[in-house]
Amino acid sequence: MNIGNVSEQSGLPAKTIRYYEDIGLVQPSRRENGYRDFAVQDLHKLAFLGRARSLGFSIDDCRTLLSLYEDRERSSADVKAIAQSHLARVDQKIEELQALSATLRDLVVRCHGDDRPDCPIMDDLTRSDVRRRENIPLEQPSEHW
Amino acid sequence: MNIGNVSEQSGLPAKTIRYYEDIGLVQPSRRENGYRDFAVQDLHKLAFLGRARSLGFSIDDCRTLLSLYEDRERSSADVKAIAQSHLARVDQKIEELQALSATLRDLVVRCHGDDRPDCPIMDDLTRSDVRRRENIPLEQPSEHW
DNA sequence: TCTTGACCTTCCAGTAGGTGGAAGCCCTAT
DNA sequence: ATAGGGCTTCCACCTACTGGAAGGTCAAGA
Repeated sequence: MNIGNVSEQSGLPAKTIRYYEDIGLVQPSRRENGYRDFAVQDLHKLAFLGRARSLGFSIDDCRTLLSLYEDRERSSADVKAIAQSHLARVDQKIEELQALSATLRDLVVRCHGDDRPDCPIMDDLTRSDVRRRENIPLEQPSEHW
Repeated sequence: MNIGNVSEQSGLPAKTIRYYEDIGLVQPSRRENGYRDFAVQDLHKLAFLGRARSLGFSIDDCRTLLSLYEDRERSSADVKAIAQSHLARVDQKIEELQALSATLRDLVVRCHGDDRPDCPIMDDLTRSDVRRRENIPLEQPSEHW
């Protein structure tokens, strides 16, 4: 099966599939002309990866999940542990963002938003004390997770 | 003022401050020995940046906010617009993560997590239909935002 | 048979926002 | 004189891809 076909059937862009081969998640064989030749198992793996990624599992999680996927002797506890820890991270992130949202909403509501320069948002960003900052998570919201 | 001093007072790592100079957010002068020499205004700017970043504003937003910060004729409407659009993105992200959390929680709850291999989480990831996938956001949760 | 166009290949660079580390000045204290 | 800490630049790395260039391959149509 050519990459275009696999891409269509798995829903993953061809670029992504090549990238997954690069990082060792799939190992398609090659034809004489150099084209990748995907087996049905590869297609299944890629579809699995697509679903795991869409659930927000990291590539590293996916690597482990994939090995569990292929392990008929696996214990469901191993799978559950990964999902649970991922869920915890997601919930943590939600909490952080909710705190952020509350702060932002408060600032936005208090800003009249007209032609005058005085602005509670700016006041907050300019303020040198730490009152507001105690309510927000310590980590940078822009971090990778 | 040397970078170590500014770092301590602004709470930003020296590396980050150099990076911010790199991308043009601050322009400290240089001493004869090549050391950066920060003015008090630079310190204020960096502290401002630190607070804006901790509220999750993008560097691009920060650039605009910084110019508004320095503009005594600014209209608060401009500031409010940026904050509002950021808030909308945060709230959007929260919704996505909440949908994700619900799905994950459901899977985790249904997985007994013992030594046996049968596992609803794996079943879900392996399933080729699209029932579950209709409930999750279209974008990849791993995207930068 | 030639050409066109779709499909495939590799490789390099860029995304956001930094962080880690190496190699090498500079400055001060002992 | 030397040890140390602070400063400098530069390059690589992180996540998970994505875009694009340059070029090989293949099947269909003129």
